[in-house]
This record gives sequence, structure tokens and C-alpha cells, in this order.
Amino acid sequence: MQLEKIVNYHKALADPTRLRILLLLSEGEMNGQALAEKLNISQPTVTHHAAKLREAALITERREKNTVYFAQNRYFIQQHAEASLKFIFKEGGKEMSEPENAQTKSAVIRNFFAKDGRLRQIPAQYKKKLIALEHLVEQLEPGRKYSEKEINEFIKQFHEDFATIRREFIMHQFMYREDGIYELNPREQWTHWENVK
Amino acid sequence: MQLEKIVNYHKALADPTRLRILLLLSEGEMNGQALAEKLNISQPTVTHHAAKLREAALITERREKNTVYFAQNRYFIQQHAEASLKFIFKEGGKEMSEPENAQTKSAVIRNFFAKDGRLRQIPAQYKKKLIALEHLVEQLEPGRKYSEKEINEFIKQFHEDFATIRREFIMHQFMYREDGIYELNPREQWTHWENVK
DNA sequence: CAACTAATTAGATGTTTATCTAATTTGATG
DNA sequence: CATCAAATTAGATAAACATCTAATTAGTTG
Repeated sequence: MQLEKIVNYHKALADPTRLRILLLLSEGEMNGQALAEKLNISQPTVTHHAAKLREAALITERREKNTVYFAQNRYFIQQHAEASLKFIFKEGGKEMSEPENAQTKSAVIRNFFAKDGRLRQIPAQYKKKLIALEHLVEQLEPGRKYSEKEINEFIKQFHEDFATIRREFIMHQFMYREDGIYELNPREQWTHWENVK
Repeated sequence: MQLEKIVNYHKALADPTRLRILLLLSEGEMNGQALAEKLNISQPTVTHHAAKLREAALITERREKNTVYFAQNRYFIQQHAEASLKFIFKEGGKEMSEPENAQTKSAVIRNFFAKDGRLRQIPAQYKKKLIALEHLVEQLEPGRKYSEKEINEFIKQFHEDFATIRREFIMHQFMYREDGIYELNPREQWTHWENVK
């Protein structure tokens, strides 16, 4: 449900300790112990808050040996802030209808992809960008594990800026990365399916 | 303290009932009883939540006879959302130095405004947008009250999308609106002066 | 002022949650 | 496999909070 998500976003930010964690992370990633020390709290407390922040998708984690590095997920922080305002101001009611949606989709693909299938440019507008990204990931094999090099090669077929696009794949949850291995996420996790449902 | 304010903002929004109140108010003002009925909660509960929302300046109240009408305070809701993101992303620390600032400013004006004074396009980048907006509002008379129509006419001299720009004027605290009457805010309230101080 | 209506305050109750210490798990490394 | 380091889980405690009913206040109107 829409409402619940927004509540959780604000709950996540409605605590001074968590805000201070995010503030520290604005300078770069940090591991649990470092946070505990900086904030003068116990490690379990950090774990507790990290869990809340993770649930709301406000941070990302990266495991190296046995230490976990936390980082801001700027993208989702911003995304949720926006969604929240839209909700309160009720600018969410007037969504595209399904057919209109499908129409937009093919229009975007026509406009942004060349005949040979290459992506002319990355759309700046949010929804269009998602459509373009989706069009790309649909050409990956579900379940297959890709190395970073393979992903780069794949993207380069369509666009020279593979680094940006690879990052967007992760950011919008089209793919999941662990230890340099990339894998397609199930469709239900793709970012804009949230919007549509 | 900065932190505390932001926490309170998110606490205010971190409750489903309060969000639903705001949602109802997005359609216009409402009194306590009506809210209680719509939401299926007791009147004291409404009072309780109204107090929280009022503390965070997210609603305004108007008393008529013995009934109190609540309304969204869209302006502050947006303002706090913005402040919150700025805080988390720490866009308060690394400011431009004054001379650099002045230089950037005239460069932005040169680039975004045509010879005849019209705004070619609204800058997408945050700081540049602020500079452009400031340049516009500087041409309004301090202390004078403008009707919405007058504001629209004023903006149309510079750019066709008066609705967006009018909204930005409010959003960034260049102007204050009440009952359709617009007035310039004192310079100290303009958004980016916060950053500079 | 009596009666009415809407709102607020008081006080009670149950739930959520931030934090701690102690115990356990995870992963790496001698 | 024993040890070490970092993180997590379990469990306890205290504070914060959402909600209710009952009592009170504020304001209006016959």
C-alpha cells in the first residue's frame, strides 16, 4: 500500500540517531563500528538503525571481509521525498491509464532508440528513462549471472556510457549486484512497477 | 537546533492517521468533527494529531464560531522536505565563496537571460535556478501586494511558464502567499541566503 | 443564563520503539 | 581447528505515543 510506504519512509527519518547516521554517510561510506564510535552508541544499536534505514531503502550495504560498509542511497531518499509530497498534495491520482502507458512506452522506444537498436541518448525525464532502461534489461537473460565485464559489453552494444547505465540498472533495481556478479531482478522488483500497481 | 526540527517534521508525517488527515485536507479545509467522522476516529484523537501537525507547521487553523477549520500548509510542508534533503545531503557545508558567488551569478544571468531580458529557459541545476529566480524577483516591488493575475502577468514578461515559476517563487520563499495575495518576502528569507549565512 | 455544539484536556491503556548487555553468528586468518 | 574481529540476534527496560472515554472549556444562540 502506498500510505504504508510513505509512513515507513518518514519513520525512518524520524529519529535523531538515524539522521546523524545519514549525515555521517553523506561524507562517504562507513562501517558499523566507526558509526558506533562517532555517535557514541553501541554496535547493536547501529545494527538496529541500519535495519530500519535499509528497510526504507535509504542506505545500501557492501560487505568486505567481515565488515559491512554503509552508504547513503541518495537516489531513493530523494525519490521517497518526492513521492511523499506528491501523495500529500494528491498529485498521484492522475496516473496514466494502461493503454496510454503502453502507447507512451512504444513512443519512447521509437524516439530514443535508433534503427540499429542503439540508444541515442539517455532520457532525462524520469519515466522515460525508466522505459528505456527497461527496454535494455529485457534483453538480458533472467537467472543468468553476469560478470561486470559482461554487463559492460552488453551495454556497450547500445550506448557508450556503460558506467552510467550499469549504475542505473542497480539504482532502479533492475539488477542486483553482489561481489561483482550481476543478476537480473524479478520483474516485480523493477522500480516503476511500484508506480503502476 | 537544526536536527531537532527535521526530526519533528518527519515524526509529524510518520503516522498513517496524520497522513490521511493531510490527504483529506488536500481537497480543501475541514473541521475537526468532519475529520473524525471521515477517518473513523474520536474527536480527541483528531485534536491530538492536529496538535502534532500544527507544531510542525504543516497545517494552519482558522476559527469560525466554535468550529475550527484545518488546512494544509503546503508551503511549509514543501519547505521542510527541501530542508530535510539539504541536511541529509549536507548541501549546507560547501558553499561558494563570496567573489566566486558574484561571478557565477552574472555568468548565469548572461547565459540564461536573453538580451531583451527574457528567460531563455529555467535552469535545471539547483543553484543556477535560484540565481535566475532571484534575478526575477528583484524586479518586484518590496512591500507591494500583488494579485495572482498580476504575478502571472509579471512573470509572462520573462517566460511563458508562469505557473511553474510562480510556484518556485513560493517554494523557495522568495514570496509569501495568503488568500491569493502575493507579497515579496524580505531578502533574509530567500532560500539561498540560508546557505550563505 | 440555559442549552447546545464543537473542541480541548485529563487520565488510562496497550503498542511501538530506542537502547543496552549478553550470547551467537559470520567470515577471515594464523 | 582455534582465534580474532565485526556484525547480528535475543531479551530486557524505559520512554514515547496513538487511541479511547469521561470531564471540562469555549463560544453561540434562544
